Amino acid sequence: MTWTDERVETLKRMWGEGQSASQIAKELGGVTRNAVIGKVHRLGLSNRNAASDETAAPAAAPGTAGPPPAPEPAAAPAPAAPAAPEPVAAPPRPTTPAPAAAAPVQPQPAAASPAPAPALRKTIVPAGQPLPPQPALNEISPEALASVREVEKRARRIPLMELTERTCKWPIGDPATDDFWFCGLPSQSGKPYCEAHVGVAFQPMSARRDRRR
DNA sequence: CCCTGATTCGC
DNA sequence: GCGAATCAGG
Repeated sequence: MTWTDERVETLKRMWGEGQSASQIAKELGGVTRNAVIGKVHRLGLSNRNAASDETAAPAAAPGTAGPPPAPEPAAAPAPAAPAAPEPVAAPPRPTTPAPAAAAPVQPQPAAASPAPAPALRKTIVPAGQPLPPQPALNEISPEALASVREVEKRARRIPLMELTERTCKWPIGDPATDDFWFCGLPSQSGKPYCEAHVGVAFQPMSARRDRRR
């Protein structure tokens, strides 16, 4: 495989988006993460920050120096879930033995309808009991819920067939429509979900009870 | 063990 | 320039 302009462009874009070298390699195909990393370095992109021009960097003279460069919020807010200080330590048995591998259409908190739907919102709600019982909103801690919604924006949005042993299998969207995919972020080793989703999927019974009232 | 990026160095 | 092997770390 060769680094065509197109492939390099994809590399730059994805690297800029904070995608990992392995994910980029997988996307490009035909290359390993090592190749991607090597290319990244040769391109001088190692610095995921150093956005636009490097000329505007220091400049400021001793006295005239304005306020320190505020940390850019957009870019990569770092992995850690800001709203989950105490990730419910040892999950004392999920309220329901997580569906695991297959196609867990179990949880799905308040999936769709977060932001102004893309106009073309499909409202196909088949008859019968389309959605399995799901935890009531008030049974999910506000922190965890906020965290999950935040994560969903960053989710890889992978289809069922791309789920692996270690990708988060948290379903997002309505299974009855095309507006459905899986989180896909790296899952916690041994668990079916990523950190944020583990936070809402596995909760101590006591916590649930307390919140439910 | 899974993963991450960084570096080296023969090709 | 390329990228496998390796290193260092989470």
